[in-house]
Amino acid sequence: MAGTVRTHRALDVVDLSEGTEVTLAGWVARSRDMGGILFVDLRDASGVIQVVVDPSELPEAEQLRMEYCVAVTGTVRPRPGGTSNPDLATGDVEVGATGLEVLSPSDPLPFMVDDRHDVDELTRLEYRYLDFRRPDMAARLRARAAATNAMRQAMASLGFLEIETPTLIASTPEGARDMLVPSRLRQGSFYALPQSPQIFKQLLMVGGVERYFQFARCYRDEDFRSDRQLEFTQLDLEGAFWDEEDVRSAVEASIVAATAAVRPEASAPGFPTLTWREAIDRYGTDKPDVRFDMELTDLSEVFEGTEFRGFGGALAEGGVVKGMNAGALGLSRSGLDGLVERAKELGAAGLAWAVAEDGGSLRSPIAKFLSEAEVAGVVESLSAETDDVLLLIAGPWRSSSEILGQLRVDLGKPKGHDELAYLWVVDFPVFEETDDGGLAPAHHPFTAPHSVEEMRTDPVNALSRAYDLVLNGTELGSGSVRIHDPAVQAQVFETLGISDDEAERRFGWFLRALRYGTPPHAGFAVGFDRLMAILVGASSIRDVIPFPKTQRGVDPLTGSPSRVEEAQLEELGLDVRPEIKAAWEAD
RNA sequence: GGGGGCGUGGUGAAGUCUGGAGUUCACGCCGGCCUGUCAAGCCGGAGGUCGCGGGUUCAAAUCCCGUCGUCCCCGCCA
Repeated sequence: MAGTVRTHRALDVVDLSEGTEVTLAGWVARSRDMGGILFVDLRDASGVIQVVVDPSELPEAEQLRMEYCVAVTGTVRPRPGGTSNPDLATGDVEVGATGLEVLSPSDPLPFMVDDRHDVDELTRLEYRYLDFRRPDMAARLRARAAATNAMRQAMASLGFLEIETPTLIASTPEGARDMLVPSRLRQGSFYALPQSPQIFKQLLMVGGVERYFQFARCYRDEDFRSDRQLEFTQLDLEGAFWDEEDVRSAVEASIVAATAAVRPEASAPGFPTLTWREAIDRYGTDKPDVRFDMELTDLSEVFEGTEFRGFGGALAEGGVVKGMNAGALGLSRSGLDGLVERAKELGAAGLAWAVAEDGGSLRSPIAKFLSEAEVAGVVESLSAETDDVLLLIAGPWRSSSEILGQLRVDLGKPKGHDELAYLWVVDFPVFEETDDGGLAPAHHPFTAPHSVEEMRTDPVNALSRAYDLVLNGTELGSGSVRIHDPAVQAQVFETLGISDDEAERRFGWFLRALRYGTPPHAGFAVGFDRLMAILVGASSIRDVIPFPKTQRGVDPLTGSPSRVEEAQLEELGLDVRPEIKAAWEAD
């Protein structure tokens, strides 16, 4: 790493023999002026080394301030007895300075460049370049690069070709809102930024690539969350002549590589599999956090023929009674009622709580409605021990399970990310029920169903060959076996309610491509930012995205998005609506 | 679109509930002292439109209304 400006990096000094002349360059992390001797902690990308200055020889050292960028010439020497610093990788050595050059001074800092002080995130983003100098963020940048590398190597060693796809593409109305880019050469027309490279990677399969991958930047113009940004990165992959099992093993290889690169101390992860139905049934979500148990139990049999109308009514309508043992939470009456409120917020008609007492009885607002056998059945089914809080809900299978599942996460989710629990969820339904009771496709229309026939005759129960990867309760990515037969694709469009005309107009070119000997193919996309956030223990993907945006879509550092010159708009054949301009004037 | 938290010298926090002088703590900044520190220490100093606007009040960082910013959640994310 030697260069013309410096001969060594800070960390290299450890391996040099006493008396070696070095020139180092970096930033002043700290300087401690003792009067007759002055210590400078010099930081570069490799680490920190202590430089010792005699101010009578180098008086300019007294002018050094935090984060000045400096070059130091000096001699390597062991630290005098008793002055080693075990907290520093270079703590046994130091550099006695013979020369000092300020390469660039620093203004007083807007915040401390260390991990000891919490700093408001907006300020960090405004000065992101200083944020990168903090050890946490520097480590996250390195971790991200290490993971990218590891995954790239894993894919390459499996014979995948890294191929780029365009970022200026045609808009499609499905899915998320598109980010649009106006065309100058064809005024009034717009490119869209890709929500994923989906169609292009399928075209690569038609093109005989057989194994494709890419770190793809994707864009979805929807509201922000701690795990969602307008632009984000996916490890996107697709292969031909393979199926779901092969896809999963390739994804696992890349995930194992990334995990090993970022979390070398973690044991190699396993990848258990649940069907979608099992996941909802046992965990009340299609992205279960399996780091903890607290599974849901079906109590419908216990309440068969119950006198309690709250439960009996639900069962009579084909619903279920489900329960969960939340353990000894030690909640007060108002705390327990708070859970009921929370359940109602989540859309439950009601929630019953019960606290197990000595002798197998239950303390609960509904206890008086339950028979002895029902109480015993609940206690037994939920393995309730004294003081355990039991939550019971009755209603349709899916929504009841999901409400309990949300409470399960509220009450049981472990803090921190030390444990890594990966999980496949397979056999998603083709359709999801909408609020008004209709059916809407759960995936993009190129996803292969297990059976087109079933899609037609029993759409509610039809399963698709789609699968998700879950980590610690976060959806890391999804994939599917694609449709490669144009006839099947046409049938699926029809079943999804896309007419022949519409399909031809919007996807005609794609359907044509499928008619030229398309191989069976399948693929996946890993949400790389989410993976990194969990691997490094960050609570938001903003901490692993170098230059993220705030919830309002603003970059506080550069000020994007920004207004543009009238002339730029004219070239594009655009104008800003008068009421928007009027609002600008009012500013 | 909806619900909630937060906004106080450059930074982070306390003060707000229960109105009474811009008060306090830590870091940073400026000046001074100091030859083995490493979150150095000691002494002194500067630095504020309590996000913004309006209202209530003798009096507002504090109460009320609005607004902006930020974060979390619901909706949204095929």
